[in-house]
Amino acid sequence: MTSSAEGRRSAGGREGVHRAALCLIAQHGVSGTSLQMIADSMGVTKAAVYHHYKTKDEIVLGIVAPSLDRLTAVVTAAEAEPDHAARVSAVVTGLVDSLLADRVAYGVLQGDPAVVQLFTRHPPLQALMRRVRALMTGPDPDDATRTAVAMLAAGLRGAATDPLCADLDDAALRPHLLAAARRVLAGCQAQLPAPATG
Amino acid sequence: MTSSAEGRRSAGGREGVHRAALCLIAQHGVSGTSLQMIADSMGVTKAAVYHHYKTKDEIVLGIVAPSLDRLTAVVTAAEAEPDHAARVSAVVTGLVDSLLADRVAYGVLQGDPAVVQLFTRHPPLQALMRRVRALMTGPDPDDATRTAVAMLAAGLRGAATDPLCADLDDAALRPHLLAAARRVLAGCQAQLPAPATG
DNA sequence: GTCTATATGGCGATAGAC
DNA sequence: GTCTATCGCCATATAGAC
Repeated sequence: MTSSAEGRRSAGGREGVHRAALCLIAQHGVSGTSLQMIADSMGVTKAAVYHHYKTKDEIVLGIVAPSLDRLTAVVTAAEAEPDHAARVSAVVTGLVDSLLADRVAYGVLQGDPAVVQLFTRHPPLQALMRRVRALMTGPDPDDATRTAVAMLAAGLRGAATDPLCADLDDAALRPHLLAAARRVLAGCQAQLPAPATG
Repeated sequence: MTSSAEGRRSAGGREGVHRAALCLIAQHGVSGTSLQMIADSMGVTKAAVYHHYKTKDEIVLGIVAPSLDRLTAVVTAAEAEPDHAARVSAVVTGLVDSLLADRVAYGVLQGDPAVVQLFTRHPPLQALMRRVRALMTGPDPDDATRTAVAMLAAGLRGAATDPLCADLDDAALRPHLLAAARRVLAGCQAQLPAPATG
């Protein structure tokens, strides 16, 4: 669109920075990945990277932005459901699908202390996370429910990125994640109704 | 024991570095915590910190060492159990107890990319993690089992450190963690027998 | 859009006095 | 056991030429 026929070149533009950064961050973490490393892996200089993103934080935010947009849509839709059970079902299935859509990015970035710090500095992102939790726990959750929800949140992204499941593709992993989620929530205030596979 | 009557002073010795570092790492991650920050929080200089630990890696290893020792004992004991069900039960309850014993350290350090990198450079630690996994999955696990085990591993430490459960003390959290673990593993090859609360 | 060059500062780590 | 001082390196970020 912009220049000529740049179908999907690996090197150029924000997209290139995107991918190079994500790949490196997956191996070294955010703090362990320097702009020099990103530039080197793209075959350009640091200054070239800075032409696309002004700061390192912007690069990280750029990577997670699509995932967060999708998650926002999921949360908004779930909040529109009429009762608690339906809201739980909607947010869990939506979360699983978001997770599978950005399997690498989610798992890599979510556990990173640098990302947590970055999110802390961005109130809208914190608010989004609180909405996810609120949807799952419902109002006034008991201890068992809070434990289950905390376990589910960490467990879903953990499972989606664990080497133990790396050889399972999205379609194969999805039903197992949903089944496990249903089991975790079983018997507490946030239990999932029926098969909930849709 | 060693010197004289050093009950439990906050500042001095490796113990002081220990605590100061853990507190800071909990907030900023390993890579985000400099020796300068540790020294400042102790009211000394970097050089004083270096007197106790020669490298930053040693500080991190020093922090996790007690947890790893306990985990090693748990794994060794679990491996001595006669059948798969007993081994799963032993490793899960042992893992939960280890987790609760070092709630802060575990959660903070386990998800940190810098720690993952550090562990990668220490084969014995990698081997220990593999033993934990092997105990849970058993030989030749199916997809559902692998998903459940991956979810359990991430979920347990996530739940133990999640702000959602922060106000639950160890005794209150333990039964909920065990119950959630039993539910996650229900119906797959690694299921926990009975209540398994001991 | 990429380059060279540089400013500025913090990092881990060391040397040696007290 | 703590200090001052410093080394060498790499970080993020910027300026300006091509």
